[in-house]
Amino acid sequence: MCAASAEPQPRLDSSSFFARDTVEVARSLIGAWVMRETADGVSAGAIVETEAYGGPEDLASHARAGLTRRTAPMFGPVGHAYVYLVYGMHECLNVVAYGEGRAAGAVLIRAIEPRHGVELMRARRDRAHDPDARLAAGPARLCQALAVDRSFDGHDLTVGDRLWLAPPPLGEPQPLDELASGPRIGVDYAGAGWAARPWRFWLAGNPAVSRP
DNA sequence: CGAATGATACCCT
DNA sequence: GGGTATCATTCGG
Repeated sequence: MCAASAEPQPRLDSSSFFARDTVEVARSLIGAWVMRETADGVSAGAIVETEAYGGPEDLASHARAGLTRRTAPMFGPVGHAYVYLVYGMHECLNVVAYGEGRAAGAVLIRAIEPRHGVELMRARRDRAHDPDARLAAGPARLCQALAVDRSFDGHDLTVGDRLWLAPPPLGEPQPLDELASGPRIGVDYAGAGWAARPWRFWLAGNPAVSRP
């Protein structure tokens, strides 16, 4: 066994990082890494786009349905994954955080900039001619590129097992200069009050963001 | 621009 | 139990 692989992997943890308001967590996750390890190796990237979902009273959030079989992970421990199917064919990855009153908040991870295992990600996407920056530019593309599916629904993202979230590497601090915010995507059905909230965060000008 | 594609929640019998 | 409207999207024409 090589010594390096026995070293503890850096991780974001549920007692401090995720136990905060979902909007703060969404903002703080920009620059953090999504790490994925399979038998084929490690693939990973830096988060460049997120969206905050507030809890049961947020009409844009699935949590508005209350505690159901589907939404159960959102009502569980912070730092765990909520993975769901949308439009009958695409998976989306969220991490649970505190919503209003510490209830059922979540952060949708919408895009990463591929940094490690890029060819693995390209092969999973089956898009030989896409630029690297577009391989995980969108919530469903991200899941496909990292081989994340609903089997990770409820998965603890703080443990470092197969799929986890890591702080930005040393020497690569959060690029907060370029942090932009605006309305969330595709949530008009929630009504103007909720749809207008600037709960989407992204790195301005970064080519890996889902929509420029 | 529009089709693809299926789980989910909700409102009925 | 069954019918159905509604999607936190992507890709190709």
